[in-house]
Amino acid sequence: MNGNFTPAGVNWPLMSRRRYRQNCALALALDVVGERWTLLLVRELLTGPKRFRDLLANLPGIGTNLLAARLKDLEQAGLIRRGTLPPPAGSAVYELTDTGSALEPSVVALAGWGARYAGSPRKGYAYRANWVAVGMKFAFRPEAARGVQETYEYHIDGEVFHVLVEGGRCEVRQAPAPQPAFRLTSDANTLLQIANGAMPLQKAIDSGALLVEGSRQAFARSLKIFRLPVQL
Amino acid sequence: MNGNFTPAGVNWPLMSRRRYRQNCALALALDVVGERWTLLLVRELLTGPKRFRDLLANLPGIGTNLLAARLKDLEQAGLIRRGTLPPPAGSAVYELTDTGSALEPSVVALAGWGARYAGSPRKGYAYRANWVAVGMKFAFRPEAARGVQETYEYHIDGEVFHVLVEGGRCEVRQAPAPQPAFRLTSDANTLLQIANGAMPLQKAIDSGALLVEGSRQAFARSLKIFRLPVQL
DNA sequence: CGGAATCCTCTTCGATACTG
DNA sequence: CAGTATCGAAGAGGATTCCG
Repeated sequence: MNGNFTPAGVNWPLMSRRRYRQNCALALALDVVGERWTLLLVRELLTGPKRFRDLLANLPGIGTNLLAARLKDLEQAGLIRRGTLPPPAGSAVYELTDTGSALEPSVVALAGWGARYAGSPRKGYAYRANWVAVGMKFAFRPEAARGVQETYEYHIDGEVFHVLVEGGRCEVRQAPAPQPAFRLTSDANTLLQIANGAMPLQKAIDSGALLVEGSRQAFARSLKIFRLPVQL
Repeated sequence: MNGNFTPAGVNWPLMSRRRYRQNCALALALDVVGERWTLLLVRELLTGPKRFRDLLANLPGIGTNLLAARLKDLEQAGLIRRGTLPPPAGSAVYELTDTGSALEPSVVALAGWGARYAGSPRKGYAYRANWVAVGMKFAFRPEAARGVQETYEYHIDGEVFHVLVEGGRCEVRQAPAPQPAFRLTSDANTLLQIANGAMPLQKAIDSGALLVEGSRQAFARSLKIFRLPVQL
């Protein structure tokens, strides 16, 4: 049934997107980021610029056409921009603009609410180390981070990200850190069990399921800065 | 014909509902509330229990079948429950459970982000006084509400809601207040213009577009408690 | 009044194939 | 590698009808 001639609405260019048509801040927000995959796409970009194929790999099931469409829409809406990674990489990437980054509190709040469903990892559900980042943002306690300025590096299932704590804020990037105060190595399952309180941290360390290299003091600090298990 | 939501891990046969299938708190949250209309439905219930027809009236365009389906899904997911209003009303209503109410921070955060698009009211877009409620939650400043315990009543375009400030928190209900400190009467357009700074408050009062009855002191307090215009 | 059910059309999604 | 093109399937939207 393609190639259909629009009966009456031909004059509306690109206005075929569904909108709520409500003068309400929430509805207007959802008009922009309420479609399927959009907020997950923002989640990916919250940990730094990403290439098309990286996004595709971290959004299993999206399909190339839909990803391309979302990227185009978000670019037009001013939430993301196309950029180029500094040499020697030089890859074409997508990154959040200020407007897009401003979605972080919303994403973190939603993830905080959804944490109640993340208690036990579901079979057949995908997992990426990157996705812990949003959880760490939620677990972050600014008052415990006063005066702390250091970087922690995490290796989960072979993927790497780091957290920069500085000035009472924290940033998460999907990349190795220059000089991390410690390096934590573990796997998704162990981490989830610790996060929801199903396994004591010490037990994971004793069994070798979780390894910490570097400053033990910094690691102890990090446990105060990121509250575990996550409170709902 | 709607698939039921199963909180415990369940294999994927017969799943008619789309899910992201990601072990990520954000994705799991969106599996529950990410579908079209769902968060707007939660928004409606955040100001108190509502009947089917009230919801239908405040969600123009949803259609009875879709509203019924969403209500059923949310009830099974444990976000809402069917209730009965106390006598003499006795109507069958829907209300949020604790799990559903826990979405408030997420809804408020998203509305706060969407406020940047609400600057100028759009022609042809619907408006309900009720929708100001979410905005007021965002504009609420707890530190300015310390020690204040009073109720404000707002009449917008003939609709009524009130705000209860107490213990450093605020609640918004779509109902008249017992003994409001003041009663504000205005229309949607005037309010939007004031909220985004397009019109000074005093000018609206002078022109009669905005009427305040009752305690002027309480009104002055309320302006400190709810920051206007909304900062992004 | 508060839905549930049906029918039909349109849009969006998801998967795969294809191209610069 | 970064997307387009295509097409079947699922979801959304609107109207209407029926029921208790």
